Amino acid sequence: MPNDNSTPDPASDKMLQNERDIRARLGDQPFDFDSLHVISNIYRAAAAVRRRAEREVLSGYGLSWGGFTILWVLWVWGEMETAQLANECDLAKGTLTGMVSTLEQQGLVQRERMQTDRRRVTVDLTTEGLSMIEEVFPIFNKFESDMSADLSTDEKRIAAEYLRRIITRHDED
Amino acid sequence: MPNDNSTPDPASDKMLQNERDIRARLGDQPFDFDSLHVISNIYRAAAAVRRRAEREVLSGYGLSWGGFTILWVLWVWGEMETAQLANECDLAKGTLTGMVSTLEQQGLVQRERMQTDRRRVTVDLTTEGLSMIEEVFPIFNKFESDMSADLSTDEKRIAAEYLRRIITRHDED
DNA sequence: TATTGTTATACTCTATAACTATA
DNA sequence: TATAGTTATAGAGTATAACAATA
Repeated sequence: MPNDNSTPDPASDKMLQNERDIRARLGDQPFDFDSLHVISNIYRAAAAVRRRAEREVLSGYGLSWGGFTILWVLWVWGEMETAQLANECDLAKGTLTGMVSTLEQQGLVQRERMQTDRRRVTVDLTTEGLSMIEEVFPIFNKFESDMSADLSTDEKRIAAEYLRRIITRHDED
Repeated sequence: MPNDNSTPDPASDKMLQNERDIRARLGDQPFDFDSLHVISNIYRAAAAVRRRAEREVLSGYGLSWGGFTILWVLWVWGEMETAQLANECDLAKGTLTGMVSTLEQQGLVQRERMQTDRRRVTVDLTTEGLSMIEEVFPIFNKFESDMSADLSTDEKRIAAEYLRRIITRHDED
């Protein structure tokens, strides 16, 4: 879908200089600038979130982003098989093996081979892992509140819904 | 800000199973679920975007995500000093050095030492680099349209604006 | 033979710090 | 001395493919 030049952008007065520059440079070409801006802002926002989270929250607990995600997923969904855990954490299967090993050495999770099918392995929080996520998550959640503090509750819900459509679209392909 | 339980979530019927599970497991605790969902959906959407872009668009041209970003920035803003380019591409300064060297070997960009201050280096597209970005960007932009095809033009603009507030918040801190 | 988790390799990217050459 | 870019190191993460054990 090419850019809809007939409709003025209601947010143009707040548009980042960045976005104005792009229109100034390429606005005469038939690109889809609305899609461009939403996709690139998703990426920039995610990079900012992760960078700040690692620096301000996770590094103090010796956790990587992925390590934190694993603890969080096990906390919410409970004991889980490796393949399912990798999928839920959005991590490659080889990456997960290494990160679970690290968390295991830190005493935060434990592996267990399944009796019904001894190829499979389940991962679960240890008591220490439970304490860790119970301590870290409230701080992480405050950080999430802070990052999104310039949005109202309704705006957060709308943003979450729009993003969900992009995520879901990806999942369908 | 704790979760506002008094306001029903209008999108709850479309809520991803993921998000329902979180509320089912932790909904009795005073967490800020609206912030949680918007932040985690930003991250998931960004991961999906990057993964699909690398697989479906960039790998066919031998470009990494960062390499593509450098070409794009130089295309829009023109010749640029290294420090400014790193900032604009959201890349660490050491990372940029290596990636510019790779692009230089591919013949897509060229470095030039400034006469006024011989410590500084500018980077610019070569003729081949210009051809490359002119060929790849339209395809990348179609990919962006596809990723966001489940949003209307107005919804894309709203989403871009909300994300801008999160990015800007980050920049202010 | 197919599948699960693991391991290995090569690559992208980050953060930090040391280094060089200029200024 | 300070600054700009480079280089080096350690780590997080990806993709791909090979591998062992089990089914």
